[in-house]
Amino acid sequence: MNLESNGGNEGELFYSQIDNEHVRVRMQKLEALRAKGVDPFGARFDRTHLSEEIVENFQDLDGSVVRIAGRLMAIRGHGKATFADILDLSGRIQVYAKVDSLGEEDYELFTSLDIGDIIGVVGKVFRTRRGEISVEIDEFVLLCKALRPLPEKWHGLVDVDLRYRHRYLDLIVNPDVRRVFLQRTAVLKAVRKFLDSRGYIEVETSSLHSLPGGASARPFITHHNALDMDLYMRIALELHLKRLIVGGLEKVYELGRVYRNEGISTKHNPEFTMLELYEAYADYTDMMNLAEELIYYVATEVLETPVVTCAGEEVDLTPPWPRLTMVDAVLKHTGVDFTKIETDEDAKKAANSLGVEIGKDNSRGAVLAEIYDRLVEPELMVPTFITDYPIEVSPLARRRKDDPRYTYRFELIIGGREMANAFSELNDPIDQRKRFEAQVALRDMGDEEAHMMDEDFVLALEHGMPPTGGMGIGIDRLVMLITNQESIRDVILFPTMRPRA
RNA sequence: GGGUCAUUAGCUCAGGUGGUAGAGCACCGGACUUUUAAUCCGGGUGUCGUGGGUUCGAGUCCCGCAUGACCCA
Repeated sequence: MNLESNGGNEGELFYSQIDNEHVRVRMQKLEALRAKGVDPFGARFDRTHLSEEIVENFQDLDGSVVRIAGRLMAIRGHGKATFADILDLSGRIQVYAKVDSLGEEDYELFTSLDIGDIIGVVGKVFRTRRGEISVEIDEFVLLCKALRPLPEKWHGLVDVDLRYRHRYLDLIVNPDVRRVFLQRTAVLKAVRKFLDSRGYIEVETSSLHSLPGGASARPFITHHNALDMDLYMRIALELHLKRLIVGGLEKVYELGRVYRNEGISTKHNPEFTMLELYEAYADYTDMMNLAEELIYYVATEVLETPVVTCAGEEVDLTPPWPRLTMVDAVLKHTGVDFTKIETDEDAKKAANSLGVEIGKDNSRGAVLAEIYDRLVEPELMVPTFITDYPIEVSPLARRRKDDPRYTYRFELIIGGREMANAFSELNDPIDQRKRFEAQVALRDMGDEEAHMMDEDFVLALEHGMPPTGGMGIGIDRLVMLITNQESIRDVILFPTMRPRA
């Protein structure tokens, strides 16, 4: 803790480990500062303003003294006067150091500072000859000496590998990255505000599950030592939230991290954030209306416009959005009419004629969903609700009364990406048990993503769950849409990476 | 899992056909009291991702490995 008491020894240790000239030079500067009695790692500093506040309120602040702090991003020396840029949370502001106002000793100290150092400044607000709002330094204090240089000032940090591994550097030098993550926070805030104002209760359920469920995905397995049992990281929030509906909480939501042991791509990270919400006495049409209003609200709240840019195209999120059944969507995009296909065999023939490969489940419904996934979904740019999913791929959704091959379910597609998944929840425990059994049969055939039997969940349903509408929204994909990012890694602060050799 | 490409200074990038490793920014020394990608003068700071191989000689050619990007499954 006390840096100065054993600084000498540590210094020697560092020197032997450091072969980089930049670090060596800065270590020497650090020792020189200590020798002069300057603490290179200063203590707290009272700020009066953020840089942005000074720029915005220049009329009122002109000539007055302010206290600001931040990281040195650029230094422009001119002999006996020096300009520097300081970056704080709100942005950059220029500071101006003059030997006349600082004195020889402090001015020399200031010019010896490096880009990347963090300082506190006390000074007067003024505007330069060139019109730049600046702070003329009366006093300054070194709050943290940086031992390594920042990436280049003009190009910033470009290498995506370095950007993700050293996100702090990315945030310092790439203003757009900072914008994206501040907007991500704004999205979460807007979602909560919207749902809270409508009487939804935010809850937190467990993320260590003895049985993974609520989605088709392979789980991560972990181990509890005291209980000597394996546990699964949750792959969805669904089954626990529905237990809360059984428990009478009626309108619940959770914004939570889920974990899926799958491949990594620009659309998939092993851990990601889901919004799931459930409302008793509602159904999937209520969820469609809610999705429209929620996403429209979030976009206008964060961007102040309902128009987002997606894959280079402008997309207007103003409701209402088109709704069409999966069968109609497949007919429209491929010409194949599933109302005329009755058997698994005919479905397979249709898939073959379209060049779509079929997975382990080759039932009529699963094939329909496969054709839709491959050929239709990527084409849906404007917000579109695809409804009436086949029962084979919807083990937790309520069966349609008018056609038991389909369910009261929809997915919302925006920009070719699945944004939400919702249905009228199955609350018949007898049917639910059968659905699980069908999933277990698929599992036995080698489908590792198929559901396991969840007796405890069926038991909950047996106590009675009101008819319920439920919806899941992928928050990362929503943030990608709002912030116009093509890769999920650009909306996750620390995406999963292999350790570097 | 398969294919293609990438990995060179702290960062951003050059390095035809194999012949002593380069630039800009950053950094170091000097000049400069309203600059802003400040400017001017001087200085190259490197395990060319890694391990083998071919060769008199490899950043460059061949093979393996690592990490990443893109496309496909």
